[in-house]
Amino acid sequence: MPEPRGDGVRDLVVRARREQIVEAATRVFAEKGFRRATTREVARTAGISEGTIYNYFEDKDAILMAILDRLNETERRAEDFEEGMSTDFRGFLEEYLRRRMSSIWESREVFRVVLSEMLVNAELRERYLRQVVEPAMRIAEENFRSRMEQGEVRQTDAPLAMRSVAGAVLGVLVLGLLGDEEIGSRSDEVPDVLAGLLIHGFDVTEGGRNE
Amino acid sequence: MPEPRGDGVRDLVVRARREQIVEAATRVFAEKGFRRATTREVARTAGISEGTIYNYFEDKDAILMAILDRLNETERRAEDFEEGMSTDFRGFLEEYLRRRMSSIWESREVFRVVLSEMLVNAELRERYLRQVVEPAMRIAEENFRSRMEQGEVRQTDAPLAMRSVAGAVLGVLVLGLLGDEEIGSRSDEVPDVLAGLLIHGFDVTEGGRNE
Amino acid sequence: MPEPRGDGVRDLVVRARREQIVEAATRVFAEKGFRRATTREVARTAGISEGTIYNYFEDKDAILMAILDRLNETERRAEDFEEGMSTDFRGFLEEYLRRRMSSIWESREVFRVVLSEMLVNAELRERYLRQVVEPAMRIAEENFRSRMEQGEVRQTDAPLAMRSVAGAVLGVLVLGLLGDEEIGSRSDEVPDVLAGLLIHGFDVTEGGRNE
Amino acid sequence: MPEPRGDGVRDLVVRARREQIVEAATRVFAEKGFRRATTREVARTAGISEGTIYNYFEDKDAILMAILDRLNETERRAEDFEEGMSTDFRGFLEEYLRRRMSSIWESREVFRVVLSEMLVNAELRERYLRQVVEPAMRIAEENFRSRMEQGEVRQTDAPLAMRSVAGAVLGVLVLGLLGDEEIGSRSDEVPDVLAGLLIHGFDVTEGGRNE
DNA sequence: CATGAATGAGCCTTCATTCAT
DNA sequence: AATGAATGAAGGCTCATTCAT
Repeated sequence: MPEPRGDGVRDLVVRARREQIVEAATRVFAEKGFRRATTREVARTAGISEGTIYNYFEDKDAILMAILDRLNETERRAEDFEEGMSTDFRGFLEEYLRRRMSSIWESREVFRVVLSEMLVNAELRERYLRQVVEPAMRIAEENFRSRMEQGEVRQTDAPLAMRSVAGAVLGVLVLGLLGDEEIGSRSDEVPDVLAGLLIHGFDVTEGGRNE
Repeated sequence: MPEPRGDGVRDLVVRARREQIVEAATRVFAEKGFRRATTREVARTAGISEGTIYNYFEDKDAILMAILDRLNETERRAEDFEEGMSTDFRGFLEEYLRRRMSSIWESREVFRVVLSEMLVNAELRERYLRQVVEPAMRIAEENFRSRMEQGEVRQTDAPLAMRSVAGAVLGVLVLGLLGDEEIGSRSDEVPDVLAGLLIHGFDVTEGGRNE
Repeated sequence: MPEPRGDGVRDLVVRARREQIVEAATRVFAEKGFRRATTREVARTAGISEGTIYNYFEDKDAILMAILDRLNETERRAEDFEEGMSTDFRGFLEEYLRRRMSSIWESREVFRVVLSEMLVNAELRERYLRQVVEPAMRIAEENFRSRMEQGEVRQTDAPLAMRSVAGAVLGVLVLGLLGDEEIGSRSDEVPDVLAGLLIHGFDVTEGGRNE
Repeated sequence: MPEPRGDGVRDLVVRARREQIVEAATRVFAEKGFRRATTREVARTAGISEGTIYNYFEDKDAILMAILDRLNETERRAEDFEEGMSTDFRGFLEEYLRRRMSSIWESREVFRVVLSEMLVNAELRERYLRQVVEPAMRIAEENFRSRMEQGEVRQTDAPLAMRSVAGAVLGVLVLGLLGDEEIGSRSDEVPDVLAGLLIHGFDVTEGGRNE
């Protein structure tokens, strides 16, 4: 449904330019951190001039927001997958951990910057919380509660259990970002070990014999 | 023959001043982030002049390091507890999670600053990794391996399992720092839920019947 | 095919700006001394903003180096003259002193700044020594030695004699810079008096009769 | 004639303290240059506290003035010697150059700082000019004029000739301060070469045969 | 008088942002 | 719409000077 007047084309160009800037900013921020990175270097990396950035973004912070939004899209898309997934909890969890962790790990350097900034920037934090964390938690809780009712999983405090899982994912990744070599070098094994732990726990029980 | 102004007194004064500055810096850094925060505001918050800061710290980075060291002390003190602990794994884990999480949660604002900066500052990261993470991991692995040998816990990949636990602790706290209200308002319940999860897992097994 | 804004034009603009800054810096440094002078005042004197300075110079030191280089150019240009000069020693010396002294005296304020800082800044000193003093001395010695061999001048210690001449030139100029009014008001007569002295000395001899 | 009340003693103590500070400042300034040197280091070198300096000197500049005055005293005392000296001009000049140059060369590091600062500090410059240069020039001119009248030296422009001699002395020393190795390593030979040059000049004349 | 911790003005430098071209 | 030179508000840090002890 192409609009009359070249607005459609313009929009496309604008979106492309924004993408180009966000792309460059992502690289630069990842390497230097948000505060240490300069708009000059973002411009140089994007192959444009400094002034041009300000034709597409209000200010430097807005670029970071755009990066966050882009990250959010990725994450939301990932979640879409999960919904239509195997009804077997164990398979579901394994798949979820694998997808989610590898997805974040791949863009870990962006994640590093965004997380770092989020921790000390209330606006960014709020945005992430409302756009990503809370919706994801709601869906997860709902999903989990129905499984509890069906006796598929043990009875627990659903909200905190969900936080525990999300936290475990997040935390292991953060450990990796902090330089833990074990995680860094064996990142593809991590989801399965974590899944095993979350399914069976540490306890010596008969539940473990099938593993 | 006590000195007219014993070095002891001076030392005390110096330590008090440093503490005062670290205290103020923690507050300011937590609110604005390390790089956004200004020495001027740290000084104002501490109720001293900007120049005075530099009588007690080499530079702004050194204040951050002092904050990190303070955190390390807290963490090391927490670790002392672990050593002489119950030989029962479940009790041990519960106790460990409770102590560790509440300890960090209490100084969560310091933790927020340090983590934020660590993610993006290689030197700080290295320091934390070598001084805190790695020693803790080594002790934990050793402890855990001996329990595995004694059949007290399930056989798993010890290094990654330890990272999973540490990650879960870390990640839940980070979620809290990001503003998750569930964790924020029920922080004292979190360790037990997490412990339960790590002991028994989600699975419906006979292992769960004793719970 | 001339470029839309040829690099040539840009280069010209850049050179003009640098010149403008060096010009202003010379004035300010001469009045206050290098370290007492502020970049703020240099900027104000140049009629630009402080930040602009740093678009053209690495730092404050680089401005001083540019001033030194400018002086060197002046001096090197002066040396060019010497080469194709009269073979008669007396004429040569007179011409040399006249040119050299008036050349330095004209840019005496630059010289004031550079000398002042050089006395106290080893790096600058080294640079000047290697780039200006030593090459000049070598040429002068060589020239002088061949004249000695040809019996054109008295036998003396060539290296120290050259230093004496160079020193005399330098010293008289420094006296002028220190405010000596005689030198200040009769600067054009100085070279000839000095030349006469260096040719004939103070002694009452027959050598003086041809004067 | 000791005064009643301990004022005499006090004066002595005060003078000693001032001397102690000037001594230390001389060392520190010589090493770092006036602006680069800090009062803290002067105090430490003098073995006193920073505050004490301000009981004896108005400010940092005043210390430099005191150094200059001390240098002037030395120079004036040296000049006293000259007056009652051999009436033979050649001997007089040789003696003068030797004394004057070695005297300055010995305290060359102070001289370096004072000269450096004088070049860009009008007050200091004025002081030196009035207290040292001008009186010395007047005496020298007078002395020289009478010798000219007696036919002992060639007729020349007395004021500029005196400036030439003073300049030669000053300039050779400055060349040495700038790092010229020839002067640095043969500083004791310099006065005689310079004297020879000033007496006989470069010309090949019979005047040179007696040398 | 001596001390030295505290001060705060002011320095050099950076960098996000603007705007004339 | 693109440019990039110019801007100027801060920022971290230094250091001469003061003053309570």
